[in-house]
Parts: sequence; structure tokens; C-alpha cells
Amino acid sequence: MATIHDVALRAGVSPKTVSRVMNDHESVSAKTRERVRLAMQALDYHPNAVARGLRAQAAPAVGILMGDPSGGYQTRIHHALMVACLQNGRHLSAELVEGDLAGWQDRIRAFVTEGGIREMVLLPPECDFAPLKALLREHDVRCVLISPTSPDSLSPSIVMDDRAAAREVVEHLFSLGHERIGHIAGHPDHAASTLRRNGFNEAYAAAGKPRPDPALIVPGDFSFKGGLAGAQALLDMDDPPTAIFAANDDMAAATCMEAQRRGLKLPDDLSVVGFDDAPIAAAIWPSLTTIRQPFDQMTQRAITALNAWSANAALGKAAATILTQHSLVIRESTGPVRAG
Amino acid sequence: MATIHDVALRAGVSPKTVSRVMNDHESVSAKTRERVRLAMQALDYHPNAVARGLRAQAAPAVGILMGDPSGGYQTRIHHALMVACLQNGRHLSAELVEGDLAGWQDRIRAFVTEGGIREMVLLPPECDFAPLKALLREHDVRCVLISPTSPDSLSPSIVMDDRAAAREVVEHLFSLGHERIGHIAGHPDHAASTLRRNGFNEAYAAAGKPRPDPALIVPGDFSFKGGLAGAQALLDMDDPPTAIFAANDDMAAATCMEAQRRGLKLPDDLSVVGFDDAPIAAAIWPSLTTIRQPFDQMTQRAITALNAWSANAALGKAAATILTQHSLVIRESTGPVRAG
DNA sequence: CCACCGCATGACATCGCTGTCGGACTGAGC
DNA sequence: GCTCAGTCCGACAGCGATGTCATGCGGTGG
Repeated sequence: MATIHDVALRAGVSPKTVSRVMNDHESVSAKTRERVRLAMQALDYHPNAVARGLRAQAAPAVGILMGDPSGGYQTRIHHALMVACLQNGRHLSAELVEGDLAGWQDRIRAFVTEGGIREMVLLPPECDFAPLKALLREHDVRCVLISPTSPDSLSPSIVMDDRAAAREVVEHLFSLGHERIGHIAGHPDHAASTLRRNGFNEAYAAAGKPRPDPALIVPGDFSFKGGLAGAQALLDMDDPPTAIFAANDDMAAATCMEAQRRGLKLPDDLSVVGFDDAPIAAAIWPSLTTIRQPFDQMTQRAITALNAWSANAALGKAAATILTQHSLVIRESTGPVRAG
Repeated sequence: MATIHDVALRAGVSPKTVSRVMNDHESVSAKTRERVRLAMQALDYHPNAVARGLRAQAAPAVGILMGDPSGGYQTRIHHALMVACLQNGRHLSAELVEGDLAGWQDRIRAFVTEGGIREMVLLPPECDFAPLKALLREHDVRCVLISPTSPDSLSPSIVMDDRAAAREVVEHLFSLGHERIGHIAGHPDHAASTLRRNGFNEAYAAAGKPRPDPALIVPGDFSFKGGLAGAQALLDMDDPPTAIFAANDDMAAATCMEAQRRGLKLPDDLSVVGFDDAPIAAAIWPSLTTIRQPFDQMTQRAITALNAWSANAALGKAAATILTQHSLVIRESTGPVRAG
């Protein structure tokens, strides 16, 4: 494996000059630069990222915290982030977080101190955990939050308007004639859950309709199993809803499953809407009407924000909030309310 | 951030001694050892993994190549590997591979040379790509293959018996009275596809039945969309099968969707079996009968193999093949063939 | 002709850790 | 008292890159 020293030797310059050429630094004469370039090519030289990391006192990677992969939200973000990193010549280093924060604390500290991670992308629900953010701040880790509920004044945030999206879902159902709409809420730890529920309620007010029956809002946890329980509760009602808006696609899929088990025909007997446009949304029958988030754009912007921050250390103080555009994807799981 | 030097100062010893204590090396008197331990605790010292990596000429992480996350197979392995790494005090570093090998080659080379990755876990389909393995070998990267089709004499392999599993699927269908069974094959690039198809055929021979109608085997690609096309082809036949065995769960889910679109009642009108026990298998209605692979065990063993290899460099030469046990998970998508 | 300046480049130290080598000390044996 | 072996430990160098500072050079102005 060629080192900077070998290149220097071959090019007849000092290692420092090779370093300068690599980093487009300061003034190096065109002739020298060319000679160094040639030597690098001839030796198939690749700078050692670990050594750079030691010198720079930072790992050559952006950190990401990954929890439970079920639901696919996190998986899709992770994949999109890898693509974005690739395009920006960066690397991603993932650390597992499962269970409660207390359990992670040491691990995250180790991730940051031992692993030398100085930049991190935080996903829901971790992006909303104040103690975690405090811990990272304490270690001077630059964070970019993807989809936090309340943007952080100290970290750039890539957000989407969960409330507006939920309102659009309900308006779509209104337009199909549904009035009695059930809602299976998300995991109480995810702040997005509250936003979606609020959006659900607001749609009624915005349409000048009476406040929806509180019994139509049942708790959930974003899991398939939780969705099953929620759907059962709603469909067991004496006066069941004609449409159900689940706070994510997994629970919506569970709702479809439960309804079909009971012999209901979708969407004729029941309309179902999810949230996230997870792969499962298009993989079940009927395919799910849902809200799509622009992951590619979000992750691309997250990395861009980190780049900008690196380029200008002052940026952290005026953390930007970047709003991304969601969209309602209408598929087969929603239809007009049945007459009668 | 405390360094080894700070600890040494506080403990009144040399940095080297602190290093020895950390690595349980050679002889350090109990008293000194204790003093160093105390100093480490007092300073909340954590060794810098980047510096260690530079010294050791290796990144402090195990590499993994990740392609398209759809289907969830890779995602689940990745998650299980993170858990296994955590338990073994290691880290995982993922690199994206999409498109053809030619495109990756440089990236993987950079991953290995710049990133300093010296150990890697290879998943399907990459674990079956000879040029990739040659490239990695050339750079002295220790690889463990998860589920390769033909174990590699130079790398430990964690395998499962795809053929036997496929046979079990067909035998299960036989036991329910099905004779006319369709098969949607997997992606031709994945060697497992062939194994599963062979297992499918072998089951007929093993049961003393005539060779299945070749028209009942249609091509697929492991994607939901491909499954849809396969199911359409099978269900459009003049004499459609009474059961369909798809080479993975995504295609099985697609088969269910297509069948339901056509008004078929599952499993009464059609039995469906998948492969992998992906989350979607339990998330659709009817839930899928499928083959489960023991991911936790597989990944745990992969890391164990790397540990053993590190401990004894000679191991690489006598690469072990570790067989893991799959199981048939019977759910709601399979039932007795309808009389008539 | 000298003082001075700016550009291109190199020498050296350093990031945190660990392998190598050798030194200091202990105690046993003569 | 001296040697020798063994134990415990430290000085030093070096992994590969880069920041800091110094140096040599040619050119400009007085």
C-alpha cells in the first residue's frame, strides 16, 4: 500500500507538498502539482482515511443511530443517506440504539469518544430526545436532525409538516364522503404521533365540522401488532367508522388485514389510509393510500447541511430549518363511502 | 478528552503500561494495574479507536456491503449483525453497492484501502460474486460469507440448505393435497434462486411423482413487481395451479395481492408459500407460510468466525462451513386443496 | 547594492496508541 | 559478593497524514 511518503519520493518533493496537492491547498506551482498527480496515479495511491482521522481528531464518517428496523422508515432513510454520502465522498457509520436512553448513553459516548464521530444525523424518534441531544452537544458533535417535531435552535433540521399532511389525509376522506373516520395514533414516544393526531382533529375544524368523536381515536405504537389491536377496537364499535387513518403504513396494513379477516371488502366497506409510503404500502392488497416523504431530498439536504457546517463553523449558531414537501399518494385502499 | 498520556501521568506510570493494562498484556503487577484502572476511571478515559486503527493498520470496524434494501433480507441481516457486533465490542461499517460490479470496484477498493477495512461480511448476492471475492482477497481482506451458494474454500461460510427448504415447502403442499404447484423463481443473479428451483423439482422426484409441468415454473426477480407478473402468468393459465411457491416473501405477497384482485379466496382457492419470513410475511392477509432463517444465529456465528480468525491467523486456510437450521413456518396462506 | 516582500516548498513535530528493545530491580544460587 | 534469570516497566520510534514555522528564491523599490 503506497503512502504519501512513497508518492513524495517518486515525485521528488516532500510529503507535505503531496498533502497540499491532495487538499487543493495554498500555492503549489502547476508543474509540481502535475508531477505529484502523476506519481499518485502511477502508484495507485489512496490516502489513508484512518491516519487522516487521527490527525484531524475525527473519524472520517458521519454517525447515525439506528433502532428497530421494523416499519422500514429508518431503513429507507439509512439507504438514502448512504447514497447521499456516496455522492459527497463521505461515509456513514451506524450505531445501534435499542431500549431506553439510559442504556445507550455509555454506548453513544463510546461511539463519539472512541469512534471519533464528530458529525451525526439523528432520525425520529431519537431526534426529539433532549437528553440525547444534550449529550451529543456536550461532546461537540454536530447534529443534523431529520424530521424532528420541534426544530432545534442549535442543529439544522430537515422537517416535514406532519400536521398538514394529516389534514390532507382527512380532507381526502371528506371528499369521498366519509364523516366517521377512525384514527390509530402512533407511538407515544414519537412526537410525530401527536402532530398527526392534531392534524386529524384540525381537519374537522377547518372544514367547519363538529369535533370528531373522541372514541374514534385509539392508541397505537407504529407496529403491525399495535395496528391490529387498534383496528379491532375501532371495528368492534357499535357504530364503526367508514374510514380509518392509521399513523403509519404498518398499522394501516394491519387494519386492512383485520378488516379482511372480518370479511369486509376494501375499499367499499372501509377506506384505509397510512402514512410514510413504506414499501408495504404498495405491497398489499388493496394498495395503500398514504403520505410520501421525499427521503432522497431530505437526506441529500442533511449531508449538504453538514458540508456547509464544516465549511463554515459559524453556521451551527444559526441553525436552519429546511421544510420538505410531502405528497398524498392515492391508491386502492380509499374509495367513496358506501351509500346508506 | 483524556488520552493515554493523561492516564499515565495520573497513575504515575508510562503510557505503555497503561496500554498494557488495557490490552491485558504481559505482566503488570496487580498494584500497578489497579492504580491504572483507577486513573482511567477517574478521567473517564476511552481509548481512541482511530489512533488504534492507525497503529494497527486497520480500521476498527467490520465492513459490510449493502445493496438494494427492498425485500428486507439485507436489512434484517444488517440489524442482526449490528447486534452481534455490539455484543462482541466491534463496529460495522457499511458501503453501498448498487448496479454492476464494474461500478463498485473502485469504491470497494477505496473502502478497503482508504477506509482500512480488513474484515468483511458478505451477503447474497455479493457473496457469490467471484470477481468481488478475488478483489477482496487481493487486498487481504478477511471475508465471512453469509449464505453463499457454494461455500468458498478460502472464507468461512454460514450457509443454509435452500434446496432442502424448498423441498419441505413442496412436501407441505403435497400433504395438503396439492399436485399442481406453480413456482415463481428468484432473481437469476442470486444463486439461491437455482437451489430453490431445484429443490422444488426434487420434491416431485422424492415423492415418486412425475416431473412437474415446466410451464408451472415462471421467472421472477425477488421484487414485488416481478412477483405480480409471475402470479399473473400462472393464474392466466388454462389450468392454473392450486398452490404457488414463490422464491421469496415479496413475490408471495404479490401473488396474494394478484389473486385477491381476481376475486380468489385464500387459501381456499389458492395456497401461497413464500421464503425468508420477512416482516411482510406476517403483515399481510392471509399471513404467509414461509421458510424462516435464523438470522441472529447466522450473524452471531459470522462474528465469532471473524474473532476466531483474528485470534488465529491460520484459520483462514481451513475455512469452515457452518450450516444453520431453517424452519417451515405455517401460517394462513396455505390450506387443503379444494375438492373438485 | 541592500532591505524587504511574497511565493513555493521543506523540516519537524504531532495526533493517540503500541511494538521493540533494553534497563532496573528482585531474589536465588554459588 | 557476584552472576543470572525472571519480572516489571519505560524510552523510543513509528503508523500516515498535516499544521506550524522556517527557508530559499526571485523580484521590487529605494
